[in-house]
Amino acid sequence: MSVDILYKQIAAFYRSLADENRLSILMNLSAGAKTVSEIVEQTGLSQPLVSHHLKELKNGLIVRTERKSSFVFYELTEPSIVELLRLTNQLVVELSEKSRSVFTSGEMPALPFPMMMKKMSKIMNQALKEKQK
Amino acid sequence: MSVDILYKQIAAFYRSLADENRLSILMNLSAGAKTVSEIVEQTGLSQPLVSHHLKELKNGLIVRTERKSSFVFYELTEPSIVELLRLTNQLVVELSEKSRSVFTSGEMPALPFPMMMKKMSKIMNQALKEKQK
DNA sequence: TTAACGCATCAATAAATATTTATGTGTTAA
DNA sequence: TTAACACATAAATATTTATTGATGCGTTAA
Repeated sequence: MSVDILYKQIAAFYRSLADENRLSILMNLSAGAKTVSEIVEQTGLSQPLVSHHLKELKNGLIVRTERKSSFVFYELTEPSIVELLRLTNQLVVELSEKSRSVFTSGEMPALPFPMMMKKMSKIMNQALKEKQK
Repeated sequence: MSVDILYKQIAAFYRSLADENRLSILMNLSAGAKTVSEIVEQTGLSQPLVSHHLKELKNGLIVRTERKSSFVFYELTEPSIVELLRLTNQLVVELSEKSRSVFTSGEMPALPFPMMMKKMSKIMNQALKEKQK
Protein backbone atom coordinates (compact mmCIF):
# COMPACT_ATOMS: atom_id res chain seq x y z
CA MET A 1 0.00 0.00 0.00
CA SER A 2 1.29 3.45 -0.87
CA VAL A 3 2.48 5.63 1.97
CA ASP A 4 0.26 8.47 0.86
CA ILE A 5 -2.83 6.35 1.13
CA LEU A 6 -1.74 5.25 4.57
CA TYR A 7 -1.35 8.85 5.72
CA LYS A 8 -4.77 9.58 4.33
CA GLN A 9 -6.30 6.75 6.31
CA ILE A 10 -4.56 7.66 9.51
CA ALA A 11 -5.52 11.31 9.08
CA ALA A 12 -9.12 10.27 8.57
CA PHE A 13 -8.98 8.19 11.71
CA TYR A 14 -7.61 11.08 13.76
CA ARG A 15 -10.26 13.33 12.28
CA SER A 16 -12.87 10.99 13.71
CA LEU A 17 -11.40 11.57 17.14
CA ALA A 18 -10.69 15.26 16.69
CA ASP A 19 -13.93 16.51 18.12
CA GLU A 20 -14.83 17.31 21.69
CA ASN A 21 -18.34 15.91 21.44
CA ARG A 22 -17.23 12.69 19.77
CA LEU A 23 -14.71 12.14 22.54
CA SER A 24 -17.46 12.64 25.05
CA ILE A 25 -19.56 10.07 23.23
CA LEU A 26 -16.69 7.60 23.05
CA MET A 27 -15.98 7.86 26.74
CA ASN A 28 -19.63 7.16 27.30
CA LEU A 29 -19.38 4.05 25.15
CA SER A 30 -16.29 2.87 26.97
CA ALA A 31 -18.59 1.38 29.59
CA GLY A 32 -20.39 -0.69 26.97
CA ALA A 33 -23.07 -0.50 24.30
CA LYS A 34 -25.65 2.25 24.61
CA THR A 35 -28.68 3.49 22.75
CA VAL A 36 -28.75 6.86 21.06
CA SER A 37 -31.19 8.15 23.63
CA GLU A 38 -28.89 7.19 26.46
CA ILE A 39 -26.01 8.96 24.81
CA VAL A 40 -28.16 12.03 24.24
CA GLU A 41 -29.15 12.04 27.87
CA GLN A 42 -25.66 11.54 29.23
CA THR A 43 -23.84 13.95 26.96
CA GLY A 44 -26.44 16.68 26.98
CA LEU A 45 -26.21 17.05 23.21
CA SER A 46 -29.17 17.29 20.87
CA GLN A 47 -30.40 14.07 19.30
CA PRO A 48 -29.62 15.04 15.68
CA LEU A 49 -26.18 16.16 16.71
CA VAL A 50 -25.49 12.86 18.44
CA SER A 51 -26.76 10.99 15.40
CA HIS A 52 -24.45 13.02 13.20
CA HIS A 53 -21.39 12.33 15.32
CA LEU A 54 -22.25 8.66 15.62
CA LYS A 55 -22.40 8.52 11.86
CA GLU A 56 -18.92 10.02 11.67
CA LEU A 57 -17.63 7.50 14.18
CA LYS A 58 -19.24 4.69 12.23
CA ASN A 59 -17.66 5.88 9.00
CA GLY A 60 -14.35 5.88 10.82
CA LEU A 61 -14.95 2.25 11.83
CA ILE A 62 -14.73 3.23 15.47
CA VAL A 63 -18.23 2.19 16.42
CA ARG A 64 -20.79 -0.20 15.04
CA THR A 65 -24.50 -0.61 15.49
CA GLU A 66 -26.94 -3.29 16.38
CA ARG A 67 -30.67 -2.83 16.23
CA LYS A 68 -32.78 -4.35 18.99
CA SER A 69 -36.47 -3.77 18.42
CA SER A 70 -36.91 -0.04 18.21
CA PHE A 71 -33.56 0.79 19.76
CA VAL A 72 -30.23 1.15 18.03
CA PHE A 73 -27.26 0.25 20.17
CA TYR A 74 -23.86 1.71 19.45
CA GLU A 75 -20.68 0.12 20.68
CA LEU A 76 -16.94 0.39 20.15
CA THR A 77 -15.61 -1.88 17.43
CA GLU A 78 -12.39 -2.27 19.36
CA PRO A 79 -12.14 -1.74 23.13
CA SER A 80 -8.51 -0.77 22.79
CA ILE A 81 -9.62 2.53 21.29
CA VAL A 82 -10.29 3.68 24.82
CA GLU A 83 -6.73 2.84 25.69
CA LEU A 84 -5.55 4.92 22.80
CA LEU A 85 -7.53 7.80 24.25
CA ARG A 86 -5.96 7.30 27.64
CA LEU A 87 -2.51 7.17 26.14
CA THR A 88 -3.21 10.35 24.23
CA ASN A 89 -4.50 11.98 27.36
CA GLN A 90 -1.25 11.24 29.13
CA LEU A 91 0.73 12.48 26.19
CA VAL A 92 -1.20 15.74 26.09
CA VAL A 93 -0.69 16.30 29.81
CA GLU A 94 2.93 15.49 29.27
CA LEU A 95 3.31 17.96 26.44
CA SER A 96 1.58 20.80 28.22
CA GLU A 97 3.65 20.28 31.36
CA LYS A 98 6.75 20.22 29.24
CA SER A 99 5.80 23.44 27.52
CA ARG A 100 4.95 25.09 30.80
CA SER A 101 8.27 24.07 32.29
CA VAL A 102 9.94 26.23 29.69
CA PHE A 103 8.68 29.14 31.75
CA THR A 104 8.63 27.80 35.31
CA SER A 105 11.87 25.88 34.72
CA GLY A 106 12.84 23.56 37.55
CA GLU A 107 9.90 21.34 38.43
CA MET A 108 9.59 17.82 37.08
CA PRO A 109 6.26 16.13 37.78
CA ALA A 110 5.93 12.44 38.53
CA LEU A 111 5.19 10.48 35.40
CA PRO A 112 2.61 7.70 35.53
CA PHE A 113 3.50 6.91 31.96
CA PRO A 114 5.50 3.66 32.22
CA MET A 115 2.96 2.03 34.49
CA MET A 116 0.19 3.17 32.24
CA MET A 117 1.90 1.69 29.22
CA LYS A 118 2.28 -1.63 30.95
CA LYS A 119 -1.38 -1.72 31.83
CA MET A 120 -2.31 -0.65 28.36
CA SER A 121 -0.24 -3.36 26.78
CA LYS A 122 -1.99 -5.89 28.99
CA ILE A 123 -5.44 -4.68 28.08
CA MET A 124 -4.54 -4.61 24.41
CA ASN A 125 -3.29 -8.16 24.45
CA GLN A 126 -6.40 -9.27 26.24
CA ALA A 127 -8.63 -7.55 23.74
CA LEU A 128 -6.82 -9.27 20.92
CA LYS A 129 -7.09 -12.72 22.49
CA GLU A 130 -10.75 -12.04 22.96
CA LYS A 131 -10.98 -11.23 19.30
CA GLN A 132 -9.32 -14.42 18.12
CA LYS A 133 -11.94 -16.66 19.68
CA MET B 1 -9.33 20.05 35.68
CA SER B 2 -12.80 19.78 34.20
CA VAL B 3 -13.48 16.83 31.92
CA ASP B 4 -14.84 19.12 29.23
CA ILE B 5 -11.61 21.06 29.06
CA LEU B 6 -9.70 17.80 28.87
CA TYR B 7 -11.78 16.65 25.91
CA LYS B 8 -11.18 19.98 24.27
CA GLN B 9 -7.43 19.61 24.68
CA ILE B 10 -7.35 16.06 23.42
CA ALA B 11 -9.54 16.98 20.47
CA ALA B 12 -7.17 19.81 19.64
CA PHE B 13 -4.25 17.44 19.81
CA TYR B 14 -5.91 14.98 17.46
CA ARG B 15 -6.79 17.83 15.14
CA SER B 16 -3.08 18.59 14.90
CA LEU B 17 -2.53 15.06 13.63
CA ALA B 18 -5.64 14.88 11.49
CA ASP B 19 -4.07 16.01 8.27
CA GLU B 20 -2.32 14.01 5.62
CA ASN B 21 0.37 16.61 4.99
CA ARG B 22 1.12 17.11 8.66
CA LEU B 23 1.58 13.38 9.07
CA SER B 24 3.97 13.42 6.16
CA ILE B 25 5.92 16.22 7.83
CA LEU B 26 5.99 14.42 11.15
CA MET B 27 7.31 11.24 9.63
CA ASN B 28 10.00 13.35 8.06
CA LEU B 29 10.87 14.78 11.44
CA SER B 30 10.98 11.35 13.03
CA ALA B 31 14.53 11.04 11.73
CA GLY B 32 15.56 14.20 13.54
CA ALA B 33 15.49 17.98 13.30
CA LYS B 34 15.12 19.50 9.87
CA THR B 35 14.94 22.91 8.30
CA VAL B 36 11.83 24.15 6.57
CA SER B 37 13.55 23.94 3.20
CA GLU B 38 14.43 20.33 3.75
CA ILE B 39 10.86 19.52 4.66
CA VAL B 40 9.61 21.38 1.61
CA GLU B 41 11.98 19.42 -0.57
CA GLN B 42 11.18 16.04 0.90
CA THR B 43 7.42 16.40 1.10
CA GLY B 44 6.95 18.15 -2.21
CA LEU B 45 4.64 20.71 -0.60
CA SER B 46 4.86 24.44 -1.19
CA GLN B 47 6.87 26.47 1.28
CA PRO B 48 3.97 28.57 2.61
CA LEU B 49 1.94 25.41 3.06
CA VAL B 50 4.70 23.75 5.02
CA SER B 51 5.10 26.85 7.15
CA HIS B 52 1.39 26.84 7.84
CA HIS B 53 1.31 23.21 8.91
CA LEU B 54 4.42 23.62 11.02
CA LYS B 55 2.68 26.45 12.78
CA GLU B 56 -0.27 24.19 13.51
CA LEU B 57 2.02 21.51 14.85
CA LYS B 58 3.80 24.05 16.99
CA ASN B 59 0.50 25.30 18.41
CA GLY B 60 -0.31 21.70 19.21
CA LEU B 61 2.97 21.43 21.12
CA ILE B 62 4.04 18.63 18.83
CA VAL B 63 7.10 20.34 17.41
CA ARG B 64 9.38 23.13 18.51
CA THR B 65 11.84 25.35 16.75
CA GLU B 66 15.41 26.41 17.07
CA ARG B 67 17.00 29.07 14.95
CA LYS B 68 20.55 28.52 13.71
CA SER B 69 21.84 31.45 11.73
CA SER B 70 19.44 31.88 8.86
CA PHE B 71 17.87 28.44 9.22
CA VAL B 72 14.97 27.40 11.42
CA PHE B 73 15.11 23.83 12.57
CA TYR B 74 11.95 22.01 13.54
CA GLU B 75 11.96 18.94 15.74
CA LEU B 76 9.53 16.77 17.65
CA THR B 77 9.01 17.86 21.24
CA GLU B 78 8.55 14.25 22.25
CA PRO B 79 9.95 11.32 20.25
CA SER B 80 7.19 9.08 21.52
CA ILE B 81 4.78 10.90 19.25
CA VAL B 82 6.10 8.76 16.44
CA GLU B 83 5.22 5.71 18.46
CA LEU B 84 1.72 7.01 18.87
CA LEU B 85 1.53 7.26 15.10
CA ARG B 86 2.75 3.71 14.72
CA LEU B 87 0.23 2.48 17.24
CA THR B 88 -2.51 4.31 15.41
CA ASN B 89 -1.35 2.89 12.14
CA GLN B 90 -1.70 -0.63 13.52
CA LEU B 91 -5.07 0.17 14.95
CA VAL B 92 -6.32 1.52 11.63
CA VAL B 93 -5.10 -1.57 9.80
CA GLU B 94 -6.76 -3.61 12.48
CA LEU B 95 -10.05 -1.82 12.14
CA SER B 96 -10.17 -2.01 8.37
CA GLU B 97 -9.34 -5.71 8.40
CA LYS B 98 -12.03 -6.24 10.95
CA SER B 99 -14.60 -4.39 8.90
CA ARG B 100 -13.59 -6.22 5.76
CA SER B 101 -13.94 -9.54 7.51
CA VAL B 102 -17.59 -8.74 7.96
CA PHE B 103 -17.90 -9.40 4.25
CA THR B 104 -15.19 -11.98 3.54
CA SER B 105 -15.96 -13.73 6.82
CA GLY B 106 -13.51 -16.46 7.69
CA GLU B 107 -9.98 -15.16 7.51
CA MET B 108 -8.13 -13.94 10.57
CA PRO B 109 -4.84 -12.23 9.82
CA ALA B 110 -1.79 -12.51 12.02
CA LEU B 111 -1.67 -9.68 14.50
CA PRO B 112 1.64 -7.95 15.14
CA PHE B 113 -0.08 -5.92 17.79
CA PRO B 114 1.19 -7.45 21.06
CA MET B 115 4.79 -7.41 19.95
CA MET B 116 4.41 -3.88 18.74
CA MET B 117 2.98 -2.82 22.05
CA LYS B 118 5.89 -4.33 23.89
CA LYS B 119 8.38 -2.52 21.73
CA MET B 120 6.45 0.67 22.06
CA SER B 121 6.36 0.44 25.82
CA LYS B 122 10.11 0.01 25.81
CA ILE B 123 10.71 3.01 23.63
CA MET B 124 8.33 5.11 25.66
CA ASN B 125 10.04 4.25 28.92
CA GLN B 126 13.36 5.04 27.45
CA ALA B 127 12.19 8.39 26.19
CA LEU B 128 10.88 9.23 29.62
CA LYS B 129 14.09 8.27 31.40
CA GLU B 130 15.92 10.42 28.91
CA LYS B 131 13.68 13.26 29.87
CA GLN B 132 14.25 12.98 33.60
CA LYS B 133 17.95 13.64 33.34
C1' DT C 1 24.40 48.74 1.73
C1' DT C 2 22.64 45.68 -1.30
C1' DA C 3 21.43 41.22 -3.17
C1' DA C 4 20.20 36.59 -2.17
C1' DC C 5 18.34 33.28 0.67
C1' DG C 6 15.19 31.14 4.29
C1' DC C 7 11.08 31.54 6.33
C1' DA C 8 6.70 33.77 8.00
C1' DT C 9 2.59 36.10 7.10
C1' DC C 10 -1.36 38.13 4.57
C1' DA C 11 -5.25 38.13 1.52
C1' DA C 12 -8.27 35.52 -1.11
C1' DT C 13 -10.59 31.36 -2.18
C1' DA C 14 -12.32 26.85 -1.76
C1' DA C 15 -13.69 23.11 0.82
C1' DA C 16 -14.91 20.66 4.89
C1' DT C 17 -17.24 20.49 9.27
C1' DA C 18 -20.35 21.48 13.26
C1' DT C 19 -24.79 22.81 14.65
C1' DT C 20 -29.78 23.73 14.56
C1' DT C 21 -34.57 23.19 13.06
C1' DA C 22 -37.70 20.64 10.69
C1' DT C 23 -39.13 16.48 8.80
C1' DG C 24 -38.93 11.63 7.42
C1' DT C 25 -38.61 6.53 8.47
C1' DG C 26 -39.03 2.42 11.00
C1' DT C 27 -40.84 0.06 15.12
C1' DT C 28 -43.97 -0.90 18.93
C1' DA C 29 -48.18 -0.80 21.37
C1' DA C 30 -52.89 0.52 21.62
C1' DT D 1 -54.56 1.66 11.57
C1' DT D 2 -53.11 5.05 14.42
C1' DA D 3 -50.38 7.23 17.98
C1' DA D 4 -46.07 7.39 20.24
C1' DC D 5 -41.40 6.61 20.41
C1' DA D 6 -36.42 6.08 18.68
C1' DC D 7 -33.55 7.45 15.38
C1' DA D 8 -31.95 9.23 10.77
C1' DT D 9 -31.77 12.64 7.37
C1' DA D 10 -32.26 17.11 4.87
C1' DA D 11 -31.81 21.98 4.49
C1' DA D 12 -29.77 26.04 5.99
C1' DT D 13 -26.18 28.47 8.35
C1' DA D 14 -21.93 29.43 10.66
C1' DT D 15 -17.36 28.31 11.45
C1' DT D 16 -13.11 26.29 10.67
C1' DT D 17 -9.53 24.72 7.77
C1' DA D 18 -6.51 23.88 3.64
C1' DT D 19 -4.32 25.91 -0.17
C1' DT D 20 -2.26 29.32 -3.24
C1' DG D 21 0.11 33.55 -4.74
C1' DA D 22 2.08 37.68 -3.27
C1' DT D 23 4.73 40.05 -0.08
C1' DG D 24 7.26 41.08 4.21
C1' DC D 25 11.02 40.31 7.49
C1' DG D 26 15.34 38.67 9.25
C1' DT D 27 19.97 36.85 8.22
C1' DT D 28 24.12 36.20 5.55
C1' DA D 29 27.54 37.16 2.16
C1' DA D 30 29.26 40.15 -1.26
